[in-house]
Amino acid sequence: MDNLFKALADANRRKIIQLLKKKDMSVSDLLEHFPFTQASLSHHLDILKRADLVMTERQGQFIIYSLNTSVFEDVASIFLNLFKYDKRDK
Amino acid sequence: MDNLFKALADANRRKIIQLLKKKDMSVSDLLEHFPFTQASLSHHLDILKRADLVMTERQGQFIIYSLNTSVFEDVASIFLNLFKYDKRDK
DNA sequence: TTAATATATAGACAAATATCTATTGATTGT
DNA sequence: ACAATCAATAGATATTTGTCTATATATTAA
Repeated sequence: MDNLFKALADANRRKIIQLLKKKDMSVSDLLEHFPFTQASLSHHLDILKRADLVMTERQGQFIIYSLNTSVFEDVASIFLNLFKYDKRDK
Repeated sequence: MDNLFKALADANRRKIIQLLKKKDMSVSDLLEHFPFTQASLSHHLDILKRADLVMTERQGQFIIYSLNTSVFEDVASIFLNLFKYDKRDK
């Protein structure tokens, strides 16, 4: 839960999510979209993975990252709940 | 946008939001729910305010904090959009 | 006007985070 | 088996963040 929000707190990681929404990608594919090093990207991917936002699958030399869609549904409901708000009394 | 996610990255600030969902509160009211100092709370409130998540209104000596409900609707849609995901192809 | 209360701000400090370089581990192709 | 490529890890460093104490500002009450 805390992992989730921390993971989303970084703009680069949110961009990774946007990229993975379009298609699954390897680390080197993703790297082309960022100015930092492969080690840094690996670190960001690790954080997304610990938050359960992404999954990995090896394909030969490559590790293919994809969104963890089942968790995405949970995430959507977490946010909806956080921001659900009845303008009662006031 | 970045302010929003950064604001939500801290568990104490998320708790402040939950408290304000129940009722509007002054700083000293809120302070009773946390172990840290008034200065620290003020800092968290400032971050929530910069993220446009809360509003303030003075009532005598007190500053009453409340959720910025109009922005909350935007926030909900931001999250829905971020996590909207059609399991196309795959 | 002075004292008390409520909140914000300034400045210091420690912990967490993002980044880098260098290296390691895993897989493939020759 | 060896070299090349892809990704993860280790360790160092700089920046950001959360917290504190001390102080300033605003309002109310006496």
